[in-house]
Amino acid sequence: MTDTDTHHPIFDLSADIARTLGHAHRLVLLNHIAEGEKAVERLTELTGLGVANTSQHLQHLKRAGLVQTRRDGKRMLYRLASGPIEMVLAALRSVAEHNNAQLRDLIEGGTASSSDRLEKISREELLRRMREDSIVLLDVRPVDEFAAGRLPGAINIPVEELEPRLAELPRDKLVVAYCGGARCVLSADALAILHAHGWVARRLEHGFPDWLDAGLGVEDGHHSCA
Amino acid sequence: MTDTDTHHPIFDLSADIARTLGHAHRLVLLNHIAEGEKAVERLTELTGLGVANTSQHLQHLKRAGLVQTRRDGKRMLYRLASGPIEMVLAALRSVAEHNNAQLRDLIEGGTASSSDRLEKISREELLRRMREDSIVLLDVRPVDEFAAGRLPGAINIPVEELEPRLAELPRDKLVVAYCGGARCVLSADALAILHAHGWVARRLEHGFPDWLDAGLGVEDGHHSCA
DNA sequence: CAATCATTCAATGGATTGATTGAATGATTG
DNA sequence: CAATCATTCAATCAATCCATTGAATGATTG
Repeated sequence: MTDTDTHHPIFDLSADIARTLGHAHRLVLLNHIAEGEKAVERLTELTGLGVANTSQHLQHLKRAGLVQTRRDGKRMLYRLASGPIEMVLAALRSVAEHNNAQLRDLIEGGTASSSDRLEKISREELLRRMREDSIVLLDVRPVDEFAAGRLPGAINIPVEELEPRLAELPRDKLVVAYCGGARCVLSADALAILHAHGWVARRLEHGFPDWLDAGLGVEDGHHSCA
Repeated sequence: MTDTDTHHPIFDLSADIARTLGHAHRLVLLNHIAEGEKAVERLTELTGLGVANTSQHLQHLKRAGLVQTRRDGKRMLYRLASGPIEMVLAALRSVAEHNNAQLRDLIEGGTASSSDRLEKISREELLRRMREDSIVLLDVRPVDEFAAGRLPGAINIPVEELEPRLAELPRDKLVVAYCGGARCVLSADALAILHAHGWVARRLEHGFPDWLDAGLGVEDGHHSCA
């Protein structure tokens, strides 16, 4: 029995793809690209990586067939390849969140249920509770994005400033965090911080862009609100 | 701006998981485990890997939270962890198939449409065409599994014997291959062989176990049929 | 066409990974 | 409790991966 297993090429292909996804920088890049076609330079800004390094990771993604490129003048634009790639990203993330939640439950001994901790809130519920004024809406995006447009009544604390500024948030209301979109992790991050300090918090299911798409009102840069 | 990007732990977690999936052996192991709890020894038989090697890969999977273990006497049984893991596997595979199909289209210049090449056939269509006798049903599982139960009228050629035994298949009918379940790749593999030699072939969408679940008839070990 | 900008290539060194070997552990059997 | 079986651990070497550097390419501008 020399060849108990002549194993199937689909596994090698899948493994290639998984290995390509197996590096945080590439995942970050992919997630940025998934939000829209972007040039290399822009991606270096967004990630803080070196140019050559970014380029190499991008080419790795390209070899694996996860992104495609197109030239625009001297820029090279990267976009997501067609196909079920976003599904993989979403699935990966949900496994990671799931495992992470389980881990924390084990450590903390379950002061709150794990489902509670990760729970999302739908637009409908958000609207209802906004009318009731029973929530605080927290925009955790960077200041400039907040200035460009925000959900009505939201207050802005970028996630990296959240911990020191927790005092600005009321303890007697549900905090609903949101950020740049379904793929944005800022709000998930914010939730972790909030929960760690005893706040009751959830995150908006679909983020800011989807709110726009749904044709619901926003505040623009001229109102001042926070 | 020293820290353009303090990047989010979820990406590291996801990358860990992806890296764990980034090896064909581990994917093969996971897929076997996904079909049911299995001991290490059984997995070594199924994969043809060394024992220590298998064990290490399994522990890698365990560290990543993708599988869980339980002891049964002197055996250690591995099972899939709870959560959306099967989603990731499915998504990964579908991306791999997608990319692979595109690749072949580019190479072969599209002698047949890619969708045709990968196309699955539903139970409904299968039943209809079985009544018409316009198809050949091909069971590509190992002989022993075939002996334990099969779809009515199926003939059995294990996939590793398929190429030399192609003459047994009629050229004037659609060949419908099936194997052990939605996750089983044998039939996809068979399709590749068949297509490469000019057969017209598809694979059954859901495999043998789902056929059982659907309450449709089977032949058991006592009938002889091929 | 020289200068510049955006991106890629090539080469280096340090770190991680994977297969193999042989020994160690844990559970069962007589 | 000695023997056996299933699994894991530890150590090794080769192969691969990643960040960095500096040079090369390709497209645009004056």
